[in-house]
Amino acid sequence: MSQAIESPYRSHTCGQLRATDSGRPARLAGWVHRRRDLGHLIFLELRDRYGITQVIVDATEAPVAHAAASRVRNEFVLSVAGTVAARLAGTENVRLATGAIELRASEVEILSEAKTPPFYINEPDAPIDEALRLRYRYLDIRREPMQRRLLLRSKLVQAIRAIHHEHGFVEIETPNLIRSTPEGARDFIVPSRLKPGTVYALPQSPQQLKQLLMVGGLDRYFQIARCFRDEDLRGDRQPEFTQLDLEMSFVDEAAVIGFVEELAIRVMAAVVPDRPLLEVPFPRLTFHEAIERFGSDKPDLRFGMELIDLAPELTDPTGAAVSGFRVFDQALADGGRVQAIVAPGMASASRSQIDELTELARGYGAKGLAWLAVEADGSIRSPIAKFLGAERAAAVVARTGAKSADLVLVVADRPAMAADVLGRLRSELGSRLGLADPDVFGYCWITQFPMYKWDQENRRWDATHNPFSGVRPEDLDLLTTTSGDLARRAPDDPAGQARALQYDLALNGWELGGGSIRINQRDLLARSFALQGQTADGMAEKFGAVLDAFEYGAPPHGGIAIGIDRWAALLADQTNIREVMAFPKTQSGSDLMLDAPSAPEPGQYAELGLRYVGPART
RNA sequence: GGACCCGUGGUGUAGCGGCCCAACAUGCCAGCCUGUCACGCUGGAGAUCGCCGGUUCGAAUCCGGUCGGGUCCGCCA
Repeated sequence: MSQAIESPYRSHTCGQLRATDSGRPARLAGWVHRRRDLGHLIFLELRDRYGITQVIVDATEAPVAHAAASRVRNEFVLSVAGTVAARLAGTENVRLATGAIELRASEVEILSEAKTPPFYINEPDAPIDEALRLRYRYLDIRREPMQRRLLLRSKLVQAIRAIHHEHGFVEIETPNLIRSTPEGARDFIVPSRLKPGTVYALPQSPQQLKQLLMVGGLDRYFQIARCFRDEDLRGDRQPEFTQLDLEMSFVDEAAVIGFVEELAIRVMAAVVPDRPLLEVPFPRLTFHEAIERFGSDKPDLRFGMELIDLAPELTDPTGAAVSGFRVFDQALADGGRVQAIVAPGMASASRSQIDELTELARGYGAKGLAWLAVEADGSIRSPIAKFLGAERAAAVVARTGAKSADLVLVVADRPAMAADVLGRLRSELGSRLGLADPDVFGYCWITQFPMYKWDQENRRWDATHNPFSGVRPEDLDLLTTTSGDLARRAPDDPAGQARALQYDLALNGWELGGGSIRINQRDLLARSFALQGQTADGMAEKFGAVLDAFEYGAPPHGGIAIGIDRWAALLADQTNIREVMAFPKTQSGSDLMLDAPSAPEPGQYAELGLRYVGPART
């Protein structure tokens, strides 16, 4: 415990007493971790979040206390008074921090009885059905692993706050009842009682509000902000989650990246001081480079297995595809790519194992998966060798750098698909083969994202990140269409080449966060919005406040948002953010403890002017 | 919206057509025990196998549906 707070129930915590305290009176409070009843002698292990201390209750020394201790069961809450005593020689417990002493009880007070819990609280490694843990989350939280993770998260947030305040950031809360904002995800909606027929939306992020704070002159803002998105859930996605949201004025991309990198490094030192960082300063990859080398915009840099372009071995000097394997030649002729990764040691994979990889690749959108296995004697086994010919097959393998016992996996497809499929395979195989050092944290920055991606259906350029993202100064001239008319957009417009002042922070293959330098000039914003197919009226409706604000002196500004849940999960070596959230929801969005969501009370609909017309509720 | 996996005493698992009104471990209850530390010993209670329907002489076991949980794809920054 840091600063002692006076308590009638305890003088010390259960993790505090040491041999040097021997002979002193003490009173402890906590839960009964375990009880060992030897008849006239009862041992109780008393637990609180600070540790465990053994209490000894002797029938001859303290008959009343002994009678009480006889009634005690696991998870009863006690306050025990007694004398700290060094344990008898040979009976010390080296596995407990307090194992050199025990509390010889003079008084055992039962503060609260407890039913037998639905799962083991005193065995941290016992497997428990997650639904059960969620239903009794308060008991799950009583378990050591959850306490450790929630403490880690608390430390993380504490370090983040301290570093921001040190740098003069202003911590500001933005509202949760706002107007629907046109971001990618579906909004959660809250009906308004005072204005029937209208709704608030819960924020997907405080994006517009923080930009308005910059116009408000606050200069450096941050918030540990709750965000809401009504989309399907995953292990790393909850309907409500927490972001570190920050924004700065009068900064460029380097300034934001520089600050956040310092933040991350210092957070690591504060929260996981013994864990190594892969590389400092964090590597910076352009989006193009990340896709080219790793097939991902959030690559795990802890292992290699980079994508290899096979085109040089499959084409003649004029660039014509001549591999002899129709699938490859066709892909190349159509402007696609043939790329490979090398799975080390997987040449001995069985046919069914390779079939399984093929299914995986198909699931990611590939048409198929070609492979070449390098046998122990260096010979090549491959279903496509007969098309390529021995010489070309050998050249392909040589280009990949595959050694004996390695398996070369090849995907031929349009460029984005080939990279994506191989990137996912790389990630999957990296984890199956245990290629990444689990102890290491590998941060990296991804920069120079494309400003837009083409939306064929609506014939417009959608912002890849955020409609306010700025363009790199050298690409300013590209914010146009081939026709010159921003209303007549086409997939080969120069706009498709424009790169944004946008940056993502990735950690061990997870996207931790992303941000950008925003456009603060109205004319440029209007231009970007026009490319995004937004009409003047539509702009005013969706972004009215920000557009108005920009008429009154908007400083250049930019920022970032970082997923706190993901960050905490990674630091706690978890792949599931539920493990670092006190009260998470299931994949179907229900809270098993509170039994939410639930049908409204009768009258609530009427008050809101609503009527339920959906299918019958179960 | 889709694919796959799981659902058996309180808990974790086994059983996968009749030998099962279901086994093991642990927990629980009772008794005994003065140095235990996952205390030990003795005895006991506890599940109609998520739910509904079907196939069969016979279903925990096979089939269909449904509910709940998870992983993934779509979706989502």
